[in-house]
Amino acid sequence: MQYTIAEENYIKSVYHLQQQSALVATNHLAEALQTQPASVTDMVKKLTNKKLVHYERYKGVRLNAAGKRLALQIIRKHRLWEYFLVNTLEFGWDEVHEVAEQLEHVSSTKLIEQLDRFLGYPRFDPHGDPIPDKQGKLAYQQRLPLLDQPQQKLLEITAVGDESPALLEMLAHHQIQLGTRLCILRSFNFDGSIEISVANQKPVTISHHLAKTLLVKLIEHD
Amino acid sequence: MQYTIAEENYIKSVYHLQQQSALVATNHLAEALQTQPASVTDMVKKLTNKKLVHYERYKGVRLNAAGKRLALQIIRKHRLWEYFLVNTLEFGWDEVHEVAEQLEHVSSTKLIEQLDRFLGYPRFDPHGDPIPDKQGKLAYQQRLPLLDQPQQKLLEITAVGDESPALLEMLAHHQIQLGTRLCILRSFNFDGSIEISVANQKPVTISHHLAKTLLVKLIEHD
DNA sequence: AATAAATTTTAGATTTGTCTAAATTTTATT
DNA sequence: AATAAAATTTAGACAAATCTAAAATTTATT
Repeated sequence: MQYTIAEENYIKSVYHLQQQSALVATNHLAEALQTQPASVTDMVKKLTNKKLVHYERYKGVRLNAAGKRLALQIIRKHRLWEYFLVNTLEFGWDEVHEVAEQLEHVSSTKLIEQLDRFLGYPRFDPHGDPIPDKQGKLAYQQRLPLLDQPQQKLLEITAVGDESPALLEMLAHHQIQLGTRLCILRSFNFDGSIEISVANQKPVTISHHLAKTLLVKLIEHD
Repeated sequence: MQYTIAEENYIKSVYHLQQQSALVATNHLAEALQTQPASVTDMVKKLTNKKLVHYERYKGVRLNAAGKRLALQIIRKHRLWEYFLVNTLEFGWDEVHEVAEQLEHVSSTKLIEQLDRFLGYPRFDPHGDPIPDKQGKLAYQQRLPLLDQPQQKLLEITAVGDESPALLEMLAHHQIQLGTRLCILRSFNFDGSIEISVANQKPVTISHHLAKTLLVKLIEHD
């Protein structure tokens, strides 16, 4: 069976909203999809008939196994295309989302498998989000806010908390990318900023806001 | 302004059918788009309101300048994606059409320009059809049926008349591709087959049908 | 030129996804 | 526990793209 673009977008939104609350509220979906609550109710009923979600009137909606499988397929396509746009077509981070939103609805198993192969089976997209594999499996890696990490430990940037051009500009300025290693030297109580050393270079100070947006993993020392 | 997928498909079909007859009949469009004549009449009226076609009741439809521009943009996208699928993702010829039909409707100027650049600004798609450039200009090259060509002249395959897996298999067998050079040695009246020498190798005989399907240009001898 | 055949259009319906406004149910507040 | 507020659903409508059946127009044939 094939699903419409609208249906795919609903399934994807339910998946994302489910990460925060097991049951997704009609208003939350409407907000995420930029539509009216009444439209959400209608569509949720259709998705129920198609056996993709479990739904109880006035309670909320959640994906069933088939819905989860579909959501992961769509997310796989979205993130593979984002990786392609950034790494092959040299898009900036901040330019990929809208285009990937369209590409994710192109339906061809061979297309996605060949794209995956061409890209070298990447496991994380340009924002550090995991790319589901063919079976829907997600690679795991820590994504802890840099802000909360201990000093003097070796850390590596694994993901970023938003996709704005402003953040991209900021990171380019500090020469920080996914995979960049750094360590926290000290933190300042005055404004919550922290001093870090990027790739063992001379120390720089970054704002509380930036340190909250960058996500890292702890690297074991040898 | 943005157009719907249905609108784009109509514009593309009108463009192709116009190559054969200046005015496109409702029934021809319906046939090409696998839909009912009544649906065509409805849509043609919409396209008239949107100032993409010129239309007279009971007479037929043709693209105006804006329609032609749009058609060439869509065809550009279609053929660039076909080139990508074959040359980058290693699709077979015969597998690309359906996927390109979907990809051609993805709307992003940057996407197409970067794709074009990545592919090295190809001027012909995998079937030998010209890829319109950014301005909608088409490169020209001869596409004469191999069947009708004089003997002993150096010829080069420029295009193929269909996209079937059967033809692809046939060409692989004879080691013929776009760009392959050959020359006609003689022709047989019995069944209309011809004897050719591919890339100066030992002669082979090909059927009338195949010789009609392959399109060539004449190479000037030095 | 009259009539039959083919083509095309119109009229009215259907499906998908959306909307607004009103009604219902749940949750929060006094 | 009663009532107000918030959330959700229902009812009825609309636009896009399609359909079938009937009417109109053009083209072909006798």
